[in-house]
Amino acid sequence: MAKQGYHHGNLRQALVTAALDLIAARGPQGFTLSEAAKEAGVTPAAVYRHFAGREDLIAECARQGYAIYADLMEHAWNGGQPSALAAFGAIGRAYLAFAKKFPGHYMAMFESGLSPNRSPELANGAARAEAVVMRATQALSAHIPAARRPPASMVAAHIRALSHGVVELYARGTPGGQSPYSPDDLLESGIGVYLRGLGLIAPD
Amino acid sequence: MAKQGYHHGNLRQALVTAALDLIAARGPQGFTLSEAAKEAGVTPAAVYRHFAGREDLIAECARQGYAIYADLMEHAWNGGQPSALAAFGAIGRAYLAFAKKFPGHYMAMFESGLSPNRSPELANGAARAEAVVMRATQALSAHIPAARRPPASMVAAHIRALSHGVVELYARGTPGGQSPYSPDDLLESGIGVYLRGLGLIAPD
DNA sequence: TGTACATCAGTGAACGCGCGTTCACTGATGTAC
DNA sequence: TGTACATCAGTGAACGCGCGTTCACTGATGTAC
Repeated sequence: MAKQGYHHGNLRQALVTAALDLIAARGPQGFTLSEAAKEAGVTPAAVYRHFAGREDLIAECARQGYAIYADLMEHAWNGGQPSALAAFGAIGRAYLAFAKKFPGHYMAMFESGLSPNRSPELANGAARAEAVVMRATQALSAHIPAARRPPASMVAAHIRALSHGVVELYARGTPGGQSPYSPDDLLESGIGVYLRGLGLIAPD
Repeated sequence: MAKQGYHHGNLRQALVTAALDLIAARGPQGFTLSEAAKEAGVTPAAVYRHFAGREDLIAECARQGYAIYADLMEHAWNGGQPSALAAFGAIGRAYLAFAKKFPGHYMAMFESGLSPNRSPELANGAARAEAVVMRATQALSAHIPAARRPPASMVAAHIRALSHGVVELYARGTPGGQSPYSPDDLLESGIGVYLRGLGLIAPD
């Protein structure tokens, strides 16, 4: 509590945190500005000192999410060391870890329906995150026999889709439709089969 | 207009249709009972003659969705003819076609957050749909060298996840995060690489 | 065929509620002298 | 150090709105005689 400000201290971030909790619990549509304010111990009107409105608060959640996400991805990739293949596996695990550890951010980013082009900061954050995955995919692609090499952007899209699908279907408390496998196992094994299909892992 | 009933004729189904349109347009959370009633040309209170409430109406949308979905899958699979591999590809395409052609149903089923165990009819519908995919995966699995054969349920989960991810990320009007490839191409190529990884398609 | 009656799909008004947003305000904090 | 003032974060009341749901009702339809 070092930096106690005027009244609340750090209401802006407290509101973001409250919003993230609510989004994680109820989804981006179920989240309400009033409830976030209440959770931060403040009147709904106070929110307007820090945000233009409800959507702006969600956008800030997404913005912070992209920053964390990009950092995690960057760290997981680790410059492609010790090998592009190993680092790529780390990226997959990091994706799932992010979705699990930061569900509010994840939902604000990918399930809120708001466009990354809403503001330059948001677009930048999204672009930086995407760039990491893209770079990793390109580095990996270099190891594929050139003749049968799909475009790196396509490989990236496949991995993104598989990862997102695992998160949505198997990593949420989705009642019913469950699977006997953990999301981690599913993604790890799924990426494994896929990479084998690309000729990046020995067929046996 | 053959079967004009008491007043409206077939209000129950008209409400379902209106709800499906609204869900497709605004998502399951943005959908409101009152608006569905208005779209069907009827007072909100009239809805309660046919449904227990808002959730019940969504559940009926999902129920009809599972029925259509299961039929489409069954038809695509076609008993595994002409080959398990070809039929499996047809299933993938059918999944995407369903999501595209019946977005309201798809969202009610997979994005509304309501449990398939909500009612026996819903659970049955979901189970039947799942059974088709499972059967197809098992038939396909039989062609994989036994030593390196992953459990069929795991393969089914991978395919489900990839398909769902493609739908969510690339088949919606998701602003930003787009890809230069069509959802159809992405799913087709993704499944192709995956099946190659399973040893079901020649490495070249 | 005509009449009396029962059924029940849909009406219209009302309810309590929580929402996002606005506005004039107040009072704690920071600053100038 | 003390006082006067400016700033501005947060308050509290109010707004108009649309929501899901209830209830007594009405009037078109189907049925029995």
